[in-house]
Amino acid sequence: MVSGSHQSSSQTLSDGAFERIQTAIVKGDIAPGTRLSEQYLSDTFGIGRGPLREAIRRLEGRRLVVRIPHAGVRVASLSVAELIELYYVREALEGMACRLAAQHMTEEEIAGLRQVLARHEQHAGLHANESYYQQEGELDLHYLIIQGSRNHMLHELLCSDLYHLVRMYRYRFSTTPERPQQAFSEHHRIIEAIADRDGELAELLMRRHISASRRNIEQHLEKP
Amino acid sequence: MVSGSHQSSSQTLSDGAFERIQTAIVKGDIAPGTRLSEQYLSDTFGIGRGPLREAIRRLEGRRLVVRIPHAGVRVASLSVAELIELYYVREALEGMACRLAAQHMTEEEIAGLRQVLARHEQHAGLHANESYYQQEGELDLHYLIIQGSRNHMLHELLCSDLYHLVRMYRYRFSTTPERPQQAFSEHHRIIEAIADRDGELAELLMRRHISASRRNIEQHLEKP
DNA sequence: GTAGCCAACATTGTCAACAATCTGCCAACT
DNA sequence: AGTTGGCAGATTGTTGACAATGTTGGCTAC
Repeated sequence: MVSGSHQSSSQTLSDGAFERIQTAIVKGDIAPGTRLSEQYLSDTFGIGRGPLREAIRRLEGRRLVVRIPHAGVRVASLSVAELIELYYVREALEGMACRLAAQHMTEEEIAGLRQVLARHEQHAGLHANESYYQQEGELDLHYLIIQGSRNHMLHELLCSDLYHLVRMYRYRFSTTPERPQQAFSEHHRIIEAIADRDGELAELLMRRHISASRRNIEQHLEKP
Repeated sequence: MVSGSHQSSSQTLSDGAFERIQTAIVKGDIAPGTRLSEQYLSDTFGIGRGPLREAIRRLEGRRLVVRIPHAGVRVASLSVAELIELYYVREALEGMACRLAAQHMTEEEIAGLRQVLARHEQHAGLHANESYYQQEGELDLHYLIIQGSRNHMLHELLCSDLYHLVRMYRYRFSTTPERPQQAFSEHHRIIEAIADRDGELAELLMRRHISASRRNIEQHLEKP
């Protein structure tokens, strides 16, 4: 459980605990399904159970943890069916983000997109079969595009509410072939569409891209 | 979505308070921007401040209320810019829901869709200029389609996380012309596309429908 | 007359103790 | 032998009191 430097002094104890636990869940330091003990956490953070419970309630509202009354809370975990559902949601939302990004991104931001893709390509050349960098770069790229949409609600939904779910599954699919070549050319075409300010095409390509990822997962999940 | 009787005995006090406050916010009984006093609420519900604060923290996680440390919480409210953003999100999400609904809805469900539209048309004939029924029927129809998508995550996002925001703005736009004729034919065509199992067309039509609503709001907002 | 400060008040944040509920284990019964 | 009942132990739910922080009103000084 990485602690990190949280300026817990600036806000309330509850807020500090909320952020620490949230990042721990999102970064994968706490595995999905793990039970969270109030006593342990309050001792660890050195705060009373009151603020800690409030932090957990906030996480509950965010659906990062699931509570069973009188029996404790567990870190939320996705079933395979829910993962597939998530991909449909991402397809819709990121497609829209891509369309808006083509309208609103500055030339500098688009240059940044190209940089990430190039750096990403280098990495893949060096670490041929390591899908980790691939997926990190993947997230970076998507993140930049979402930011470029200039739509805070989209940003919140995707980056704060949904993406941690994707991350949660990262390690489980570290072995699945991530079809890097295809992904590269797909990313490349998406960026070009954005650079051409062709929102319609950018959306179409992004949706195809995510849809292909979904089908890839579905395939490698039915067989074994 | 019927409120129903709150069997506050079955769950914890905090859960009961959470549900009561949540429905009050969603149904509009508490106006956006209202400050929520812990003392008042705990007295009203007859529970201690502890459980009440936990309920509020859950609402905070759901973003239904906004907290300013040491200064209290207020019911969240949307700026006009955020309302517009919301319509882009709805366009993406409900478009996808419509596509999936065309694949998954049963013939009975589609018949139900047609029924709602017919009943809806009658109402509009009787109450010519009352937009209330219009919008209620609107929500019913959209709700059925979302349900027909068979995607729980979509359902959660739209019905639990996003739609209360739409409702919050309902009363403010009660005077705006809601272009009922257009909406009728749009709904009609959407339902026919679903009946034809043409997901692509159904998505396109739904997106146009929501996009038109957005532009309608944008227009009537810039002028006065 | 207005700006800035200070004190009293009200509200929120935190803690520690108490009550209610679940879990795991052992014994007794069918 | 397997299952059911109940008894510790631990964990969660709730409460009330106390501390810390905003807020409000009035006062003084410029």
